[in-house]
Amino acid sequence: MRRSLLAGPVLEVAPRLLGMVLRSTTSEGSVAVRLTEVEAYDGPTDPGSHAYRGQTARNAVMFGPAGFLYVYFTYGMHFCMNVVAGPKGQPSAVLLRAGEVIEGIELARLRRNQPASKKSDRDLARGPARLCVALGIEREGNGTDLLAKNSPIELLDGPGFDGEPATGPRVGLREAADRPWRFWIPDDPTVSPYRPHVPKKRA
DNA sequence: CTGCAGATTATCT
DNA sequence: GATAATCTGCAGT
Repeated sequence: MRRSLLAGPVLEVAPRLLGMVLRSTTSEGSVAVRLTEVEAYDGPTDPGSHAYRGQTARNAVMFGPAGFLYVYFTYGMHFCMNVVAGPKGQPSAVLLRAGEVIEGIELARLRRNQPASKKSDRDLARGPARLCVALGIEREGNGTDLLAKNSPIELLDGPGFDGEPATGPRVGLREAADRPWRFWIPDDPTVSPYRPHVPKKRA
């Protein structure tokens, strides 16, 4: 994977990531997934982006060069991860939403606390928070260079994906929910189900 | 399959 | 103080 492939406009970079491989290696072992679903976040112009209101401690990685990992914590219990795209200083990123585990499936099952079964294996990395759990990625992964030699989290040229990606609205956002910036591999069973934003009732 | 409630805390206003 | 780029379990179709 060349960094120049990630340094372009995020709406071009996002579909390009479909079929690429992300591998994470820890003391427990390695898990790799083939990416099947992503979403684009275009900082300066996108009210749905964490970078829309400027730089903060949390989103600082998005303001750096392409090819680094932006990990954030949300809903009080989940991690999600993005690949930083776009030219440096123009904050944009691609949320990695789902993948198919192609290596280290036993470790992924252990982390996700799921039994071995063809039915549940499909769910191992189906959704952004599940993807992070399967790969063992938490806040210390924030800022990792995915293209560095011997990086614990690496982005590799995978089988790729020929054909037209499916597109549609992003999942779970309140702001700018209408922009069709979610991309996925059509008919792939590991793609997550669509869920619209639901405001929380208060007591 | 769909829909809803509840969990739980870093982050921003 | 309110909210969130979510997940799980449970009930119903």
